[in-house]
Amino acid sequence: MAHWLMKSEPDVYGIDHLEREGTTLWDGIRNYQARNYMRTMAIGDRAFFYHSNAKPPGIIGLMQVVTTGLVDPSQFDPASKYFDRASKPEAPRWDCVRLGFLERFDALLSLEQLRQEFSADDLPVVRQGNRLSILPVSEASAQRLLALLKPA
DNA sequence: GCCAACGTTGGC
DNA sequence: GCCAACGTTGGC
Repeated sequence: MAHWLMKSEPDVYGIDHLEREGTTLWDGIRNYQARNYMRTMAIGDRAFFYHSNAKPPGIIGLMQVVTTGLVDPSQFDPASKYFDRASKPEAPRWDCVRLGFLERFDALLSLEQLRQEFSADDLPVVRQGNRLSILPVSEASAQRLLALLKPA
């Protein structure tokens, strides 16, 4: 079971939305590297929910991969901001996964705290200017994160 | 294939 | 609003 970090803006889709809905299609990914990471996800993988463009930004919850290898429907929807006219139904360019809510942590682990605890090598999200919305988290870093988020 | 221009993400 | 980082596009 691998661990990931996935960003979303709470004003657009935050942990509150996911807790209410139970599961969600993680659509709208339009970056090849992020897409390729999604393609390597397996059912049961866990993902830290990171609130980006928030005050403050940081990790707020935990999710589980429920379904993999789904075609992202928004690429074919002209009304969607994620519409991609170059993508054809017979050869979809973008795909996505379905994620399920696991838990919301008692306190947000802020980016500032993450920078105190981790180097950019251990947790790339702390690197200045990191724009990738999906990042792998090493097993060692995942365990340290869980220890910080769920003190005994 | 190179590179300049441009666009997007996201912290501050 | 500014800026760092970096991906994408298009001319050549």
